[in-house]
Amino acid sequence: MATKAKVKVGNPYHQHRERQRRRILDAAKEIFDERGIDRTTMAEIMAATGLRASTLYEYFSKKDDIVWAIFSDMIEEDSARAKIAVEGATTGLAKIMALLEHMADQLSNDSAKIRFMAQFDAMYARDWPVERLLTLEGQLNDIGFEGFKKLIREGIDDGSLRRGLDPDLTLHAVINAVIGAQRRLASLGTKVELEYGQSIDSLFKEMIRIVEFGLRAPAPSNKNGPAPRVKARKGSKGKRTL
Amino acid sequence: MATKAKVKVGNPYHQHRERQRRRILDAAKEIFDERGIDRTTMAEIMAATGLRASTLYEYFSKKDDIVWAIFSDMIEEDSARAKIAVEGATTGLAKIMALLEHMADQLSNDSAKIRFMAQFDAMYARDWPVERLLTLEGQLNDIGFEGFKKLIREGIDDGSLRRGLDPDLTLHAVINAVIGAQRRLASLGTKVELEYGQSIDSLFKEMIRIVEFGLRAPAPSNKNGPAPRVKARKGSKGKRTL
DNA sequence: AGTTAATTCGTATTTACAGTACGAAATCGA
DNA sequence: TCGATTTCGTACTGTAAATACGAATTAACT
Repeated sequence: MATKAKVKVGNPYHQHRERQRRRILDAAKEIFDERGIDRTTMAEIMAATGLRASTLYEYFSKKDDIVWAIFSDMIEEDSARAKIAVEGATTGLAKIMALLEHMADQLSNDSAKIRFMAQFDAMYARDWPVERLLTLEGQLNDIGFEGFKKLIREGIDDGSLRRGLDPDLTLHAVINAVIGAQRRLASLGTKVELEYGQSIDSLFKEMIRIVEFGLRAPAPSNKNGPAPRVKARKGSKGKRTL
Repeated sequence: MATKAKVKVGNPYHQHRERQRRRILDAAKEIFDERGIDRTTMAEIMAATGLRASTLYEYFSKKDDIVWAIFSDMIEEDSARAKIAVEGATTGLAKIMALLEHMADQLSNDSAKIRFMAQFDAMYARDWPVERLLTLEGQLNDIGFEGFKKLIREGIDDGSLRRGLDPDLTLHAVINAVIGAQRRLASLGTKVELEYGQSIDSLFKEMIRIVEFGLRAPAPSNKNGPAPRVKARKGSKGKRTL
């Protein structure tokens, strides 16, 4: 750790440093995807960037730092996109569906990123500070969980969403499931297609469709009628068997 | 030594070897879960088993071999259970739901296993021979994919399942999604609960419920109010016979 | 008992990789 | 040009994987 010193933002040197940092991150990202995070050696990253060990370590003092940096960048980058994707929609169901569509897009067009996330989750989740957990979900902060839940409540009231949904539970359950499915498909990649004869894209979209049907209220035809007001079955909080 | 069994050629020694193998595998499994597969060192496994490196390497010539052995064992062990779980049910929907319930059980009672699978997927998926891909899904071989699909088709015909489902697509989409969700929940573990205030169990079950609603045919035109809430819990008798 | 075969121990060694140290050389801005 | 900054080259430390092999131990069989 020679002189990390004070390099003021906007300085020529600082700019250069930023570019180098990006080069390293980009190269690493690619190698991680090809060989797997854990099997990637620093030597490979050095070769790919043309930097010497000593130089590389000026930027990242350990391999994990590179991994975390890539992860952070991805989160940030995605945050904006997710918000935009959801912006148009107005109802609760529509917003959720917009988000899911967005995730389908990611899966098709940015599968490397999803693969990375899958690896990251499995390997680093245990080290997470709890605040990071939300990842994609946390990215909705603009709309916010609360906003989302409110929309679900409205959706239930206006009859577009099934009665008996617990907004809190539903929201997390759906998003978690979809992220899980997305990452699994990305990880298994081509193998799924070979084995199932189904494209990743259509598998994911089918799942989305099923979820939509699962959330949507049964029949629009049905005019009110008190209909069993099913008490949202509160999740058995805190009482699990693990 | 309880069972001396038939004294066959090389048997006594072989038995001992088997026991040792298990000891190693069990110890490794535990450490993998505590520290993560990639961060676990051979030295730790040696300490836990009380074996020397030279001895350990007599059994597994590299760390990856241990990982693969654990994976294979799990698959095999689970195979039987999954089949049993599904046996009772008769209809397509019921069988699917039985399978999903089974997975909920796994998640509650065998979360370490699921966590391991999650890590394995993310880290080793790239090395899989394609035949291994199916894992859980392949375990249904007794019923068979084909059998499953047939049941779905029947379900559609007799009106218990939504029209317009493509059996092939639906089956894979659902199972894949549920596995993905299951593994994600297992990986994130307690953090989910802290952050969301929802138990893993209820999140997973809620997802299952949504899937069920997504697959089920819309409530029959009778005016009984929307979608009777049927829990697929036990035998899901009566109501949706088909 | 004693012989034999399988197993384990001890210990030493090789290889690979992570990460550090530091001065010389190159680069850049002024 | 000077001075700040980055990179290079190289040599070094430390840790862990994996192998080698003879000695010691244990179990099985007469």
